[in-house]
Amino acid sequence: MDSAHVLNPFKQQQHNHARCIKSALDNAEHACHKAGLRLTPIRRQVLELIWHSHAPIKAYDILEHLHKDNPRAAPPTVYRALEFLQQAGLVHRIESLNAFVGCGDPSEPHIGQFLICQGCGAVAEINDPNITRALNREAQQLGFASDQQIVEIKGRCPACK
Amino acid sequence: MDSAHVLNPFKQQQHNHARCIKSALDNAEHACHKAGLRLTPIRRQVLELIWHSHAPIKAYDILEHLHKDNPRAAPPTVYRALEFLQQAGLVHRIESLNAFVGCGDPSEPHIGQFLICQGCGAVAEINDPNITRALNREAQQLGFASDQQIVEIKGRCPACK
DNA sequence: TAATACTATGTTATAACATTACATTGCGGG
DNA sequence: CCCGCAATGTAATGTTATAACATAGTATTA
Repeated sequence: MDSAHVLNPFKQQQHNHARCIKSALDNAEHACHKAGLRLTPIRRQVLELIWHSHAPIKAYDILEHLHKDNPRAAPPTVYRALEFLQQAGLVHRIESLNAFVGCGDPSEPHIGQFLICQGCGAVAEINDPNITRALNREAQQLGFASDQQIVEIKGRCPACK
Repeated sequence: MDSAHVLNPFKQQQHNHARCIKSALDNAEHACHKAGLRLTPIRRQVLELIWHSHAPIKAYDILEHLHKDNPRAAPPTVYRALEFLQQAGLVHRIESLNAFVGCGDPSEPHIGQFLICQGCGAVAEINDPNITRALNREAQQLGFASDQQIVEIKGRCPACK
């Protein structure tokens, strides 16, 4: 039995977040280069803003921050960058929050399950093949061909309990 | 090992839908009466509109239909009714669609998993305690206290495959 | 029954989230 | 250099959801 892969666990409050950001951006550069995708300045900036915290950020909050450097930014600027980043596997959309969070493992497209803390807002991403399989099996038993899974669990992270 | 409870399976295209609606409304009357909740005319109408099909319906579509009988209806009219119906367990919100679907089993609050057909739009609701437990266990292993689970699977139903 | 407290609905306005459509810019290959 | 395409700019609008306050209806009880 496979064990769950924790892509992006809850962090200690005082972890070195600058390192998180740097690492995420480095990974992104690498992944895009490998896939022949262009991580343009806007896209990079949006990704950096998303990684500014481990809590999901909303599109219009990104826009507001983006404005500081780029007064011309408008909603499509942000939504286009987000679409690119999602397709590149660098960012996930949290459906139940209309918000976006950085992906801990862009190395290959994957199905993520998310734990959303209602205290601090942080999100942890896990990837448990058992869950994925159980859901696929369940669907299949009903004759349903599954394309995409959305799994979002709300509650309290260790620090907020 | 418990088996999945299929609350609201995919229907044959030509099933007797009038019966679905009637049964849902009867159940709702009963559940509300038992719980001391008031299923007012507006709430009943909204529930009826939601049951008009097995595909989720959007709030503003409900509003449009509601207008025929009730020209005074406005967005809060609909959102209030939806909030009531959700709390009563009569309706579920599908997060990934911003839309609402009737609940097959309002008898007690429950955690539902949804199969969403991208062909015809229909949604089936299942309740597999194994999945629920697996998710809770996974969360717990990370020290996460889970409150609410959102599970939505997109794909193709038997008829649309 | 009249006072009152509470729940439900009406009403206006606006906030929050997302997309369309078309113009312009910038970059890489022939 | 110039063509074609990808990316961004720009304006407008579409869609989803809530805030805030007014009014009406219902149940309780003095």
